[in-house]
Amino acid sequence: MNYWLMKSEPGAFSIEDLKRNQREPWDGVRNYQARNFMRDGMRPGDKVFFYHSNCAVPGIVGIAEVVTDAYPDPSQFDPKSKYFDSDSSRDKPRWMLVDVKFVKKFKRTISLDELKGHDALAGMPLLRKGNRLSVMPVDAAHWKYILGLE
DNA sequence: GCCAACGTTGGC
DNA sequence: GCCAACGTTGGC
Repeated sequence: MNYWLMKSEPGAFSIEDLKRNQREPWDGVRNYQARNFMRDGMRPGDKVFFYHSNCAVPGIVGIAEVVTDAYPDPSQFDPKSKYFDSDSSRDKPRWMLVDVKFVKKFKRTISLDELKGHDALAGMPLLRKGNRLSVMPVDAAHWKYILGLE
């Protein structure tokens, strides 16, 4: 089993939204590296840190679980969607997604600022300067360590 | 709102 | 294939 971190802007889709819906297709990823992680790396049962970005206190707010293998993101075929991609086709879909389900919301946000303060977490892709990936792997050791911070 | 960092596009 | 221009992400 692998561990991951996925970013979402809480104004668009928050951990509360996932808690309410229980399950959600993680649509709208339009970055090849992030897509490859979902397509090639993720398997049902993998665990995911849910990260809030672009907000007052960016950080990890809870846990989700991957519940499907990757499949084509339907929004790329929908001309009305802001994620529509006219260069993609149903024969050769360009963008993939997985469904995730709610596992838990942390009692508090483990903020980006706090994560930066732990030497044990140095080297996390999340903490690399200028990192903009919205889907990235998390080491098992880092996963465990962060769980201990809650 | 600013801006650094990064990815993508397109002219050549 | 290079690289400048442009658009986006996301912390601050």
